[in-house]
Amino acid sequence: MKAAPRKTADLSAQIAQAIRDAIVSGELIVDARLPSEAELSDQFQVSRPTVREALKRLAAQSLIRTQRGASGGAFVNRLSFEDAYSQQVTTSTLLLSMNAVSFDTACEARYALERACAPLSAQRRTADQLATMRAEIFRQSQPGLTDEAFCASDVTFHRALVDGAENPVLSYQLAGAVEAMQPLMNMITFTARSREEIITLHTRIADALEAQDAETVDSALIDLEHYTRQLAQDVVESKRKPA
Amino acid sequence: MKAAPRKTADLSAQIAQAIRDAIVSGELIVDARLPSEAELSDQFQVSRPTVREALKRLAAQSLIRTQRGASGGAFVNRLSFEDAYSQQVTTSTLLLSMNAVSFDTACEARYALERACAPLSAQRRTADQLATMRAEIFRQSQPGLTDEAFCASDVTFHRALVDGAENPVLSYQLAGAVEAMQPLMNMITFTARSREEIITLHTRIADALEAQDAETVDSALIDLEHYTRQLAQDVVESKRKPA
DNA sequence: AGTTTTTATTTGTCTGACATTTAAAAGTCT
DNA sequence: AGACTTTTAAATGTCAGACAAATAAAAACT
Repeated sequence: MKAAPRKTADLSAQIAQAIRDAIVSGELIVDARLPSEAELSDQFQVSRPTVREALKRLAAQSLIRTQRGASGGAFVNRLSFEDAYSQQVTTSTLLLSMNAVSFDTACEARYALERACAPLSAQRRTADQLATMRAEIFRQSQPGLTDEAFCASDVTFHRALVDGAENPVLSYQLAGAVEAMQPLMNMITFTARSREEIITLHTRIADALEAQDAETVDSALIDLEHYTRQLAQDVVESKRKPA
Repeated sequence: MKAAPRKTADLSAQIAQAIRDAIVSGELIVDARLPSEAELSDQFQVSRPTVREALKRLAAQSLIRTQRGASGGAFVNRLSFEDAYSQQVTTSTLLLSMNAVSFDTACEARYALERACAPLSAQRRTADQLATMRAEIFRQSQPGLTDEAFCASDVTFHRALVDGAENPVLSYQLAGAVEAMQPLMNMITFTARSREEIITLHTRIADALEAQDAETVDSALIDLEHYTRQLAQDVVESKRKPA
């Protein structure tokens, strides 16, 4: 019978895992309809609230969707890149904020990954993506822009760079790395001078991408990484020695 | 407090979002205790089962943990890298299997990201990580190894390479890209000849990492990517023209 | 003081019910 | 027959109340 269950987890967690396994293994395919809550209660020998808790767990991961009414029920959801993006961003953001990840570590990861996209972006970037980048550079040059808006624009710029690789898997993986940095970047106060420097580098990147010059993009990204880390360093030091 | 009902979503989803926002915004910090289910029912003016469904949604994302008994309750969870890994892997795997992502696209993303780690790994890899890689290479050379076991060993090898960068953020981001490839790799039948080729390249990578020779690691990874894509290509063609 | 017992609190689960949504079946009129 | 309306059945969403089980703190008892 029950051969020593390692950890007596909640029933709802067990059931959720069983269904999750069925989905991952392909036993339940996309758009397949799960048995009704009443049927699942029977199958798993638990009450309907317990089944519902299990289903909500899966819904939270976008693995299923539910529909009311006759011929309604729970259906295996096609996990979209969009859904995965937002989960990835939420998870990455919390991961950084909760684990005291240093600015340098996060920054290193982000730029390493971004540089991985650069050669592909140089090859494939569309006119649309270039236009987005130019628009963001322009926005960044507007005086009176708050630091937060500047950071948000920075994220949009870099996402356009990443999307330029025209590889949805890369875009998905990078979404977390790029967006999760934003809260960390928001700690920095950008002077007019430092904004100017960043805009110069952004322009260099956009120009190089337009010219399909992968090497210049790479070197500009390296410079940008160093400059960003320097800025963060200055913030730390100015806090230690408040002028 | 009272979140305006944006769109007619489930109450449990609304409540989950409200709490999630409180966590992400820092209003609820790590290890903070949420109000009891009864209190939440009062605050949100819903029944306890509905509150519970909301909490299970959050538990599914590892945002909270629950404890029974007096002075128990739901606590904000410190999202660990480990938790995030496994979620990342599950999501990435499903994303690839459900969206008809081509082998080439996934492969390109994976090797682009892995190459981003290579220079850092060459600098920082520990003796332990090198040993892991050597051990996996040895395992891969064992005759009688199933294709699945070969792939699993391949994943372990590459994860050691990624971990060599000694950057937890990178390891986390890469976990999805590397592991999610495994089901796709499993479609390939590895001949003795192709295994030999892969092992040669793995050895080249391990040697170069030991010698801290980033450039050779990079070129070996490029070769490995090309070879892997060639193998996949052959599988496709042999299916079109069954011998 | 140290140990045991009690108690209160909180989550986990169950039963049963009603509300709401929705598609299909049944009915009605032209 | 065909188009429209009404009814019905099935399913999820929500609620109320209850009991079980775990657990820590308080109380009682050596």
